[in-house]
Amino acid sequence: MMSKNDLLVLIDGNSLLNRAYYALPPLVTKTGAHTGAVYGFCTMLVKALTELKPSHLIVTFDLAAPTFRKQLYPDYKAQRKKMPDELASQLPVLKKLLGDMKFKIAERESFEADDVIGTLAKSMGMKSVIVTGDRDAFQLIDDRISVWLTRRGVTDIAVYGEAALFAEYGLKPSQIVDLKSLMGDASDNIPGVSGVGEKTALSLIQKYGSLDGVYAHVGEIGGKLRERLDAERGEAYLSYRLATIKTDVELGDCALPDCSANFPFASALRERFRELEFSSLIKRDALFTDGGAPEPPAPKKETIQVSVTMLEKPEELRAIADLILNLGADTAFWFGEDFGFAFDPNVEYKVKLNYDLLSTGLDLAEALQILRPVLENPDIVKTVFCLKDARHMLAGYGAALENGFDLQLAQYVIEYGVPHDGAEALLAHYGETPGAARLLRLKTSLQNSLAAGNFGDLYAMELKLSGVLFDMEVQGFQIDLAALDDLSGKYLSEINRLTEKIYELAGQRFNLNSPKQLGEVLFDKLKLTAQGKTKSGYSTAADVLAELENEHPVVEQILRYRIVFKLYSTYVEGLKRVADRQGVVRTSFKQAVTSTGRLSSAEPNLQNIPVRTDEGRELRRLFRARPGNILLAADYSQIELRLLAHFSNEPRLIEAYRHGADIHKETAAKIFNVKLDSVTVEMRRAAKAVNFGVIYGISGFGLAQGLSIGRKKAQAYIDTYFETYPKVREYMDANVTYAKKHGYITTFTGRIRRIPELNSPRAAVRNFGERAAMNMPLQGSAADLIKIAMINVHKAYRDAGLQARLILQVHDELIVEAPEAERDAAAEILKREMETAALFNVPMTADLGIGKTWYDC
DNA sequence: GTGATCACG
DNA sequence: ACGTACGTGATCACC
Repeated sequence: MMSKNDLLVLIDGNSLLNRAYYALPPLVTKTGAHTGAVYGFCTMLVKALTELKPSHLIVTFDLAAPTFRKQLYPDYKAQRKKMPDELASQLPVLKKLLGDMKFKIAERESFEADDVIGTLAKSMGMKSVIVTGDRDAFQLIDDRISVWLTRRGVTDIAVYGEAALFAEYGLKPSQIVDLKSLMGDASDNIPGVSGVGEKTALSLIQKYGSLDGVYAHVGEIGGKLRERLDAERGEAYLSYRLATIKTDVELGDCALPDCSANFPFASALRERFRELEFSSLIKRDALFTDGGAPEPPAPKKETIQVSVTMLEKPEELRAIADLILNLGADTAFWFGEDFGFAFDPNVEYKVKLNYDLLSTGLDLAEALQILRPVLENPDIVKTVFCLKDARHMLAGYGAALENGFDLQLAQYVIEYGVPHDGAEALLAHYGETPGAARLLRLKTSLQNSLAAGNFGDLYAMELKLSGVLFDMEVQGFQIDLAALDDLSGKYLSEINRLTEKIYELAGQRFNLNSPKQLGEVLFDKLKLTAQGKTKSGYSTAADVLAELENEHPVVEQILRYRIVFKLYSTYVEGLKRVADRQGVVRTSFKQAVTSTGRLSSAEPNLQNIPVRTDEGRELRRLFRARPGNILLAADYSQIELRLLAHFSNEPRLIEAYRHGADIHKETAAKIFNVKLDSVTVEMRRAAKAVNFGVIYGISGFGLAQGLSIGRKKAQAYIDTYFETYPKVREYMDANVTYAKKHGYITTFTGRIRRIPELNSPRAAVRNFGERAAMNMPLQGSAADLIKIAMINVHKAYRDAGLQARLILQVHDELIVEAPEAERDAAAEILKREMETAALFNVPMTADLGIGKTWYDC
């Protein structure tokens, strides 16, 4: 009879050993034996044992004999390289060690570890977790079976169940095979259909449900894609067979009683670890049955019992929702692998969702409808990992979320650098297992940290901003799709022309996008003067090539090719991919990514649209106000230099800004020791570079690089600069001293960045830490200032009853879309709120532009 | 997945 | 002596 807590863990031995080998530096014992992969494997094994507490565990391996897939398709895994000797030598060591641990090893001639795992998972009838680094295993997921996928390193894992899989790919587990049959798999040499990658395959399977579905509707597909699908139908169906994991392998010798997870380990295992020099594992007494030296009776952490209740019927869910409403209790919501929630730290509710309409359980839409009174009640705190994402998800089901607590943001203001890409990763950082009850506990602990570090106000600011960013993302930015298509054709024909010309000039055809091949052509074949810079060979960066323009006519063409190709691939084609049918692009603002407090923008990144060259800037004509509207763009003038003036209290800088002087010109006059009206354009340019350099934590080398001048000369500029503005040097030194003493540095809102690099034994790393300590208060305070301005602009527009809306932030610039009639009111508010977001010793001037397109602004 | 390159502030 | 400007994200080639 199986008890409720029985859990089978199935480990893909080859996959994990491989991951461990490449993730870790090559560890070698005193006797010269390589052990890195085995050590990494053990770390992952122990993690699975301690976190999942399985009752049973089986490790599977591939056997060398040819598999049935090889018979089906002789090229299968043909391109895979032989295992390196340092890794191959560790396989028998690992198998012996697993034997000593008394774990069952399952392997079967002519099948791969995947097939053995698939058969075991499906046939044992137990709740199972598959631990692997291979996404193929996703096809095995069902309501009993989940997958632990190792990501980078040996401790970073992601948990996938049906819900998480659906959330990431929009696919059911069985559709993973259909996906692979089209996109193929380079590492296994599964052919797929040529020209079809993940994106195309996903959209096809999402649309037609399966490979059969795609071919049933192949008539609806046009163009090149259709041709390839027709031509390679055989390959697709072959790929389907190759990618399908077997679940009916004959495994006579795998009775459950032989497969117990014998953990903690027998104390005798210490001796084996000692031979392998796994000292950090030996020290972990909890891993061994004897508990090591006299066990301190009180474990550091209380063991938490969380009972999990599955809700399968609408009535059940409704009853709990009512209970929450009556209690008015804080509640944590989990939108990950499962959909669950908790309002008691020891009790977790999971909602069983049906994804294929045939299985039992609730529809997500139905479940959210039942929970709406809770989600939208402003008196009940809802803890989630990322409020903005949760609100986007809920909005798709017509639900809102009021009064949220955002764990990601709380963690971010407390300490940058903790995993921020999901609730699982955050919990794992604190040694916790996934689940909504743990989120509830985490909230309490983060609230304590917020109070302890005085981060409450900063957190409140980020939380408000999260709401502003949500609205900005919903609003989106209109782009002109027709004009985008015109540009696409224009760039493409120039690319083709340049490609032919370059082949002709170089005397051979090669891949122009490959720095490696380009380097070989330029420096080996054409014998141009190499500057042999990068790890992987010659540098072909633009500044290097620019020096060679006189050596060969091909160089000029290549530089031109790079510019056009970048515009074409990243901007024109990139934007086409992410725009919706109406031509609206919605960036995703990342609020917990940067070390300084800045935002970042992704999918698409709208913070790096070209502006520095005339040709690139043309792209901004495509970004336009919707009909009847105009765009307003306001950017802070030299915000970081003004903050430097304020923080350093340097009288000359403060005076200059208060009188509206040209700061670069002033600096030039001082550095070059000339009168103000004798400053040339070239002198001003150099002074501007010095001013920027100061913000970055200047060095003679860096400035020399930026200005293309000698190091001596650059250093002289810097020396004169600091003589002229002595308080700037004092301020920079004070920042470094403060950061060394406290381990962190702050902005004016109390945002901190820890700088552990300052304690590094390596000078290069320490120097980096010093530059970061000098730069962060400036870059970070600028980020804080514009965040406050965004919140205030957003509120001021609503209070004034305007329809004007923020749509974009580019670090020191805000873009607003407003009805034409609101032009003056919206502009006045924008400029005023930016300039008065906080008070400093110098004015924070913002310059305003207005137009139909971003370019016109 | 990582490195090279290049777009932005 | 040693390696350098600060902070990001997208695309491509290649392992």
